[in-house]
Amino acid sequence: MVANRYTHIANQLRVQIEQRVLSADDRMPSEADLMAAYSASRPTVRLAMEVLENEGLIVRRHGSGTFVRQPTTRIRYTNDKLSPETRAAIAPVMEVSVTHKTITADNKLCALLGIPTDTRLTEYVYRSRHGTVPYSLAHVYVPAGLLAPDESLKALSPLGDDVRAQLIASGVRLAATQSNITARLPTAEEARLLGIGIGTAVLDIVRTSLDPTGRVVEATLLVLPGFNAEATFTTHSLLREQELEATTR
Amino acid sequence: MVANRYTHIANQLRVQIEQRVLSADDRMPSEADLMAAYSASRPTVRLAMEVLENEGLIVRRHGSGTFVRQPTTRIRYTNDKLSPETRAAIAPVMEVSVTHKTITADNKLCALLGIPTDTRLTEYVYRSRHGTVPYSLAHVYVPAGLLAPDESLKALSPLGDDVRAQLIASGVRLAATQSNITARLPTAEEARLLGIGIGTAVLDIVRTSLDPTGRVVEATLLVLPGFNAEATFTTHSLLREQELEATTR
DNA sequence: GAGTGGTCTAGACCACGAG
DNA sequence: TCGTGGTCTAGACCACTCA
Repeated sequence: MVANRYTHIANQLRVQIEQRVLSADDRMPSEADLMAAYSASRPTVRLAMEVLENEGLIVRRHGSGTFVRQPTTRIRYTNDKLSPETRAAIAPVMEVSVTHKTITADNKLCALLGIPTDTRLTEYVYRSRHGTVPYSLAHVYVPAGLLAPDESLKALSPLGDDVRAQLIASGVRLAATQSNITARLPTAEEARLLGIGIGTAVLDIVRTSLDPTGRVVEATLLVLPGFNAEATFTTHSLLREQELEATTR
Repeated sequence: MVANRYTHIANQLRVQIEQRVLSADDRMPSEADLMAAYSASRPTVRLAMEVLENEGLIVRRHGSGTFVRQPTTRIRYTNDKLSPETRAAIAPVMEVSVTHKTITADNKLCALLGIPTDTRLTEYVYRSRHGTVPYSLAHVYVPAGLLAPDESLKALSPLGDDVRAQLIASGVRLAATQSNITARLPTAEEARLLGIGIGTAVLDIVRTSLDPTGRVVEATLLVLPGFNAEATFTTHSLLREQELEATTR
């Protein structure tokens, strides 16, 4: 019926999770249990678990076991920032930690920001959790001197949007924002920080903000679990825009 | 030095590919060869190959061997369509095939298009190749009757953009376009059609076009290999826009 | 038919986490 | 200390491709 043995096992376990036979934070049967239950070898059982891990249904913790993943609000990134709906939904349970330090730009950052090598930058690292579940990872870079770094540590936007807000408050004018989006697998470090497997697809968003002279005043690198994030952009045909508004009121 | 054995093997092979010790379309050593060369077991060697496959560096063909993947132009999706630069770059070598048929909308499509169940739709399937390498996969849906289906078969935009162009030519007015972007792993079918592994991240883009009354007149489902695609969106602060243009001239 | 990759089995040792 | 998942080995059978 099904091509692969491990797909068959994954399908059966998925049904149990979706039908709440196994509930959030429940412990899954151990790999040894599953080997016995399905008369399968360990690599086969582990392949099945990888499938579910990559769908965001389970979390595997070395040494303690495998657990049903707590569902969290899907992150929606809209028009270059966290959508207000997502922000409102996660506000009560979200925990955000921010650290910052001054670094020297490497080649990758220089190309991204359009700056000379060895330029000093302030790097902010945002990590957020929805309850106990890691949620998002953001690195924000601002040329040193544009912003007094201490002010932002009380900030709470999980995607680093408040750095932009502070820039504006500091008198920096933003003219354009560009978001570049790709899909890839996480690095080992990212997988660890986000609590996902190394085979789980992530949404990679690089956002740069330009001032009126075309200079990059802020760059943000976002990494979000693919099963829990989406980016949405809406473009209006300007000539038709008022017409649309008129008819939808 | 390196955490995993298979990561070590993958790193060494990657260097050989990047330094052109192994060139495009060259055959990689067989798994048996690699087992001997690295004194590793087959699962370990295969894990290393999966890493490279998921990075888009190699293609594995059951029965014939593993080959260095021919590099292709990176697909850039900008402001709800294929970027003109990408289109120009791929035009000389691109092959696009289109098929169409009339279908009955399932639940997923009904929700996407905001239409009643059992509505008739015209489905266009676009497949493109860059030379012999599969490049993109697009499904375009238009409510039956909006467009005479035969006209579009000569069309050649790999992402189905020409269906929209034909809608406009037919007198349908487009007011707004929304693109929804996620990262995920491909289905087995998608992996086969795109010539990628089942563990390769793909960029999933769902685009809907609305007419001035808010009705969905077209929906496109795009699936692109993550290692070869990116989506870019630029937003301008309208008040600053003329200022930006003035300073960049 | 020979060689390739796709899948599965059986068993081992290790690293980690919790009692 | 014990059970867990992480990694690796050795070997088998199968399906596919191509000469």
